[in-house]
Amino acid sequence: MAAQRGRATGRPPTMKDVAALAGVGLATVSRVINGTPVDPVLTAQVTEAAKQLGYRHDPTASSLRRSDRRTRTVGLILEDVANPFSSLLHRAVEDVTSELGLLLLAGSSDEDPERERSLLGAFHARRVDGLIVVPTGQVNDELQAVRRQGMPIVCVDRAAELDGVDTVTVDNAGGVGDAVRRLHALGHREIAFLGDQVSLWTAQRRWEGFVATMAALACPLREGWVRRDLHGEAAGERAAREVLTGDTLPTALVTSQNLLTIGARYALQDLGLQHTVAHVGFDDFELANLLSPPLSVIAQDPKALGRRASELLLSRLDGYEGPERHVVLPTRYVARGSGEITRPRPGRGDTAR
DNA sequence: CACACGTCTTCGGAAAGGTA
DNA sequence: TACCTTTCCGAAGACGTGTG
Repeated sequence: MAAQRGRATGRPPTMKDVAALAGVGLATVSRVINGTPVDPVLTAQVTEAAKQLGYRHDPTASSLRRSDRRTRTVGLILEDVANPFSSLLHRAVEDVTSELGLLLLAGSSDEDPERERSLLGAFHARRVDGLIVVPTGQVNDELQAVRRQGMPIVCVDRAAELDGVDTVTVDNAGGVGDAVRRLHALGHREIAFLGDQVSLWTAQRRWEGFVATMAALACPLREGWVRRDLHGEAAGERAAREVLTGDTLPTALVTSQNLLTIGARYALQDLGLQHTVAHVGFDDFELANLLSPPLSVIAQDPKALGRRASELLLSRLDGYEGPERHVVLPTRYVARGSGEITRPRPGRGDTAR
C-alpha cells in the first residue's frame, strides 16, 4: 500500500503516499504544499495525512520540475567561518536568506585558491541558486565561468572585476586615509604602516589609501617604517618590533588588519611604547576597548556588508539583469585612546628625530 | 462559463539494460 | 568493451474533466 510506504519500507513518504492516504489527487497535495488555495476540507485532509506519514517536501525533486530550476539554496564562501568578521557576515546573510525560506550553505576558503575552487565547484554542482563569495582573487576565471553559466554571484569584502558580478566592499582607502589625517592633526608626521598579504584586494586598497594620504599631507614615507605582505599575529608582532627598534622611530603606527593590530600591540606593550606611540588598526575586535590605552580602530560593519550582498543577490534572483553594481560602504573611525596620543615634542623622548 | 480538482507529461542526471 | 537507449526518481505545470 502506497500510503503505508513511509512506515512499511523505511523509504521516505512522497506526495503520492500523502495523496493516497488523504484520498485526493497528487496535484491537490502539491497545491496544498505550495500554498495554492484549495478547499479547506481537502487542505485539512492533506495536512493530516502528511503529518501522519511524516512527509517532508523534497526540494531536489521540486527543482527538477520547476520551470525556474531553483533549489532554494544559496552558497556562501568565506575566508574562515570561525573568524569573528566572517561569522557576523555569515549571520547577516543568513538572516536575509532564511526570511525568504532559502537555505544557506557556507564554507571556508582559508585564503587557499584550491579550497575556494573546490567549494565553488561543489556549490555549482549542487545547483545553488546563487553565490556570495569573499574571493581570494586567484579563482576569478572560474568565478567568471560559473557566472556565464547563469549563476548570480556577488563578491563581498573584496572586489573582483568580473562581468555581471556585483560587489560590496568598504571604503578601505578612505578609512585608512581618515586615520592618517587624524594622526596628522595630532602632530604626527612619522607614521609607520603594517600591511596584510599583498595578493589580497583589501590589503592593496588600504596601502593605496595610506600612500595617497601621506603624499597629500607631505609626510615622509620611509622604507624602514613600512612592512607589507604580513600574515598573522606573529608576523605583525615581529614587524612592529623591527619598526619600533630601528634607528629612527615613527611616532605613530597604522596596522591594516586585526591580527596584525593585535601582534603590533603585543610589541608596543613589550617595548613599553603603548602610551607613547599612537596606534590605529583596521577592523574592530572584541575587547579592544579594554586595553590600556583602549585601541582606536577603523571599523567596518560586517553585518551591513552581508545584508547588502544578500540584497544584491536576491535582486539578481528576482530577475535583475542590468550591469554589475559596485556598492562601497563607509568605514567608521572609533576613537578610543590609542589613536589620540599626540606627537611627543621634538627633542624629547625617544621617538623620531 | 467559471471554478475546483484530477491526470498526464515532463524535468535532469544517474544507473541499468541492451546492442554492436 | 564501448556506446546508446531506457528507466527511474518526486513534484510541478499544462491540460482535461466534472460540477454548479
